[in-house]
Amino acid sequence: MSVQCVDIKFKEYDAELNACVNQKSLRGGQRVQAHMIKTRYLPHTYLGGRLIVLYMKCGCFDGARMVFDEMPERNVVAWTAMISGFTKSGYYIQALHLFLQMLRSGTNPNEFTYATVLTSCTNAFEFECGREIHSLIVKSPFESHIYVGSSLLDLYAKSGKIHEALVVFEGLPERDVVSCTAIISGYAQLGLDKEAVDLFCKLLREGIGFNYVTYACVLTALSGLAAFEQGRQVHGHVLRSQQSFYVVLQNSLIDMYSKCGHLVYARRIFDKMPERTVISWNAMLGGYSKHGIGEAIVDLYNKMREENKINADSTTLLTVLSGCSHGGMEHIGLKFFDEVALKCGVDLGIEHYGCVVDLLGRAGQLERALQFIKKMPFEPNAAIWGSLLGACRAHQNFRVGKIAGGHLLETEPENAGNYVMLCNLYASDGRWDEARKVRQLMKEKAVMKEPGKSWIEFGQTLHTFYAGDRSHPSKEEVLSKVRELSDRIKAAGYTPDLSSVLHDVDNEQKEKVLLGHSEKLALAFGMMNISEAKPIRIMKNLRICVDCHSFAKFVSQVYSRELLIRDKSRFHHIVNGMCSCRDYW
DNA sequence: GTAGGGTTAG
Repeated sequence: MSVQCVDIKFKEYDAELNACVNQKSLRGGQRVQAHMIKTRYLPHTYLGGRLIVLYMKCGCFDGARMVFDEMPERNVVAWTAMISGFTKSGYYIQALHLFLQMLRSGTNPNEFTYATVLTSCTNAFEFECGREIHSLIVKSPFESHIYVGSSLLDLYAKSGKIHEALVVFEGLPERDVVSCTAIISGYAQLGLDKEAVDLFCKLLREGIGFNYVTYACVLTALSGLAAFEQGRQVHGHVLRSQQSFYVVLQNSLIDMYSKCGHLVYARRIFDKMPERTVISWNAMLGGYSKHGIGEAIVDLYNKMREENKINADSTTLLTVLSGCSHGGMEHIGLKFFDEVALKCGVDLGIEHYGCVVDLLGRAGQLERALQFIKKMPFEPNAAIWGSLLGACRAHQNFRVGKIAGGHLLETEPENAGNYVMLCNLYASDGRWDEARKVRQLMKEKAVMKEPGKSWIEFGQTLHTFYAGDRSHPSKEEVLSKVRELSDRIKAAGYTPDLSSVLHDVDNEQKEKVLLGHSEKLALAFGMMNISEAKPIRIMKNLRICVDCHSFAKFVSQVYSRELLIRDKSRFHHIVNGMCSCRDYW
């Protein structure tokens, strides 16, 4: 056979295989492969690479492996196609093993290999391995390659090393939409929402053209901040720039509006969606759950079942369960667990069982909750014991409370909040000796809790207050407004709940500490600045304390103001002295 | 030929 003949055949095979890859036609590819074998056309390294891509794309790992094993010589493309195939299908560890074999075989990785293998490290949480690969990359010229760099900065960001991610980002000779999105997403995923939004704004001013992934990331960050005005502006950008993958963006928008306390906007988007994914349903259900609107959750879940297009996943089940709990529908939630969640074939995690403990706790069935914990197929964690202890305090059950508290302090001895909860349980029954012992234990073992922080949107800006704050420009006016509110609501029956104060000081000092709580500062600021016709919307990083909750209820009643307070786990919608949480959170 | 970033829950 002449050289020319081989060339013509090669071109034909190449074109046919290329078409098969584009159409994802495994059968077509296998026909070409069979023909190549029949005509004894020696498998060319190049065509072998194409076949591997095709097999991998169709999820046929054995086929890809066979081609790979039978190749007379394996070049970097063949290795990379194999590694990439495993990575794209979620088999990260296999991808990493193959990469090691590649190094041992003496084949040098290229920028394609490094980009994909770093993704595998990130997704497999093999951050140390990623760091070692980074040191290999440093010796090659690929560190400043934009694909390798994006993958590398993503690895650092996802392992919590945002500073190192930033060093990689700033070392890139050029920036594009993916590298910029990776760093924004890095901030957002670490909860550094403000930093994510600031960087987004800066890059936007620099003229980077963003796409749907970037907008989804920044909307997540804005959800965290509950920055409604900015969220609305981003929504405008999204509409004007006619982004593709609009479902993903609509999902993010539903979440953003829900978490900003604007459920009506969220539902409007949901209702108009031409197509929905399970995330769309979960986001909308999550909105109702956080707002404690139990009936809406059940209605929406039923609608999802009736449409019969999308199956519930483990998040759906979790959201419905926690929604029933937040929405005061304990019995419906428990029935849902037994009749739906356990039977629908979806794998349940410890969080689902945690919701059941919460539901039983709210229903006052504490002995039953304890038995449930003993029988569940998971080792109980701090969240489970904490939930039970909280319920014991609300229902004044000391027997179960003591058991839950003991386990809680064993599981999570560093969390000061746990000691406070147990201490309060003892104090509410006048068991001062036991309360004092717990307090002593806390001094020895617990670390300082995260400082309380509340914020409120006014004039397109987020105004942030910390507990005992001295940093806000109008701190004096705000503090004197808090005192004014306190005096006025005391006349209507409010008494400060001094048990919420950790410090060992006299009652007068305790009251002073309470008046400095961040949510009271934010509330006073809202009362000073937000027009009476509008509800006051406040965000808090921790759970709202008992005293601030009661304070807010009295303010809503005495001043006829509608308040919407979002704490770490839910919304408290307070109108005329009543809260949507029914005083259980 | 082979490559990088994403949305819900906890």
